Amino acid sequence: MNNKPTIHDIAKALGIDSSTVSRALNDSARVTKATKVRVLAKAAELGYQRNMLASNLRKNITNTIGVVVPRISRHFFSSAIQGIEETAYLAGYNVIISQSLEQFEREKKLIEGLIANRVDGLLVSVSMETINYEHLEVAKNNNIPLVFFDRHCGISGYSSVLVDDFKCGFDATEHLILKGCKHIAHFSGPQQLEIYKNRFNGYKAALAIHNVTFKNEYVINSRLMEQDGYLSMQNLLNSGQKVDGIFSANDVAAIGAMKCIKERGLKIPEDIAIVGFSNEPISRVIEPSLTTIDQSGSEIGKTATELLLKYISKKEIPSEGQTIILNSKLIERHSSKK
Amino acid sequence: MNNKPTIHDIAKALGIDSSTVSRALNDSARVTKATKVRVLAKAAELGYQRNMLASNLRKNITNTIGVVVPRISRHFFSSAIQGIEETAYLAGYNVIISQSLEQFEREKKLIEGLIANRVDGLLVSVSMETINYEHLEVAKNNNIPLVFFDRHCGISGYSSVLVDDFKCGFDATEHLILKGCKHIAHFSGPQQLEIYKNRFNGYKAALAIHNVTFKNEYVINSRLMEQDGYLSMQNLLNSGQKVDGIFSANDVAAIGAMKCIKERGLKIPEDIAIVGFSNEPISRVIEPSLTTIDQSGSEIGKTATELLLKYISKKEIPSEGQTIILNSKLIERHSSKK
DNA sequence: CTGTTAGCGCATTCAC
DNA sequence: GTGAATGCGCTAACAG
Repeated sequence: MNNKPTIHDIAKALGIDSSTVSRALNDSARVTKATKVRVLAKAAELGYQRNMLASNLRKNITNTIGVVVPRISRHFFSSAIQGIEETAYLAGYNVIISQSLEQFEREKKLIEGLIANRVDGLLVSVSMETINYEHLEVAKNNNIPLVFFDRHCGISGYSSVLVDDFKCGFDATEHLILKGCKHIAHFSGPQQLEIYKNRFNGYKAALAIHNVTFKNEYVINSRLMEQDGYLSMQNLLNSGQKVDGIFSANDVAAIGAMKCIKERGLKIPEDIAIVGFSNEPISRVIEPSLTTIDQSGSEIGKTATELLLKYISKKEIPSEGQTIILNSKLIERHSSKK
Repeated sequence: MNNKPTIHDIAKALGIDSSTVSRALNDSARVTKATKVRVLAKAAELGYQRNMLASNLRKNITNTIGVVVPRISRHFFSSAIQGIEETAYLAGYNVIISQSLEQFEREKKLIEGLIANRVDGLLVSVSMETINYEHLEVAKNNNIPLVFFDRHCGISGYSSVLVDDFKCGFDATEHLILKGCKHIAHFSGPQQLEIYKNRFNGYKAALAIHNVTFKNEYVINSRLMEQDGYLSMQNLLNSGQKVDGIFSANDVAAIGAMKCIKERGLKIPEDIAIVGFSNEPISRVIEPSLTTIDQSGSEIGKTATELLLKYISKKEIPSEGQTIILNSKLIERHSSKK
């Protein structure tokens, strides 16, 4: 029961050599059809299953890609993983998932662990704490291809699959302006992450083009948790500043802000309009007062995986790194303002 | 660069045997402290990393657990995976994730694949199509412990971590009755899955206890996708039957139903009250008209993983199988009805 | 405490 | 087309 049959068992049973069995099982061209049939039949009879561990050790590959995300249960990431898993499955790859929980140290350990497990490639969305990149060098030194998705860091030599964050920020802000907002705050995240920097730049650009004054007090940096959004909104309202629009750099903070706004008896979007990034389950709810920037997680996951698999199969990592930027679109679900 | 150092390299460099190096690296008690230090130093110097593949082959373990869920991006499952990953990480295990997409054939292949990859244990939430269980026998024959979570199937000899579905169904239905509903429909799923059967039984029990007539026409079976909920609701309304309450066996179908109800200009919960299972992002939205049964995915994932790890470390699978039932609670967010 | 020997199961040389 | 030998990198058994 516990001693599974090996190629030797089936070789012995057939009176041939294990190497022939191995070749037959791998459908080698240099094995006669007749023996292939016999081998396959015997394998089925014995309930043989290839020991991937041994096979992988020999071939020095694992057919596995490692994924590191900040938090699996965040909708954006779970749908990205959905796309990753699906694409990997079709290509015959397994997917090992791990989450950094936004902690740099954990991210580092996870990546080292995945490399020690000899994953064939790495898909990474960095944590908010990540400001140095030596742990990524390990991948490079080990010749393991790595593709960033969504969150990357501004260093060269790596490939990334991203959405056009500048455009997102621009569109979101412009949307608010066209709706009549004149005092638009921006909830942003850690500025070492390109996505937040770019969304912020988009925000500024839209203000500039439409001749709306940029005010530093309207930009609030946080880790963009729900609680952060709530508190940011609260501080903003308590400060006595006029605010009639919010562009939140993520969805969760937008929810926190909504909660605060509603508690004050204010109306969305009549009193304060909001644009946040998409969180599909929320946008599915009828009558959300949230206009969203839609980024398809599974699309990003799929694209990133395809790129990674290309590197893996070519056995070469482009030293320059390439960047793929996917489109996003603004989805307005509530248009009563102005 | 590509030929990574092995224990032999560091053995050679130190003029000792590779087995001593191996022992030192594993912190064996039978190696002098001095040599341990030398080995560790040399290992660091050479940038040595243990080849887990080889180690695993030798030890015939993988430190990996395999997870099969219907769909990763469903919030319940992604939060379950969150709990699984976190618990596994703390115990030093990797997690391979795969999704059946509710397809039996795919589920079968996935489980076989995971077993071929020699996972140490399996965590499974079966697909809606799963009606025979031979693919699970494979795990048993290979002596690989398997724990069901959330969705199990009514066969004995397996362990499961579940919520009390009967109670959920009962509570949900009773809640509607107490709110004044007299014509309560139930959206249910495939009856070979225990969870749906039990929720249905809870529904019937609550009706019986409160002397509300059970009507077969009020029970609609589907795969509980959003579209199913929408169509079920539509058919119900078109049929001309009186309906003032819905107990949906999952969250997604409840959303579909809500959409349909609102399109007709009806109000929730004034005209038709709804109870569905919890989908955290939705329940977080302010003023949802949905009362939910809260099941903590990460709690279930954590508990299931702990149980599985216990089996793995004890190297024995209880032939009887044990079942852990977690509590759920009804969360009312809107109480204007009656 | 350390070295020797022997595989884990498979895939790949090289002969023939 | 097939068999014999070799080793992927590591660990375990047995000596000493």
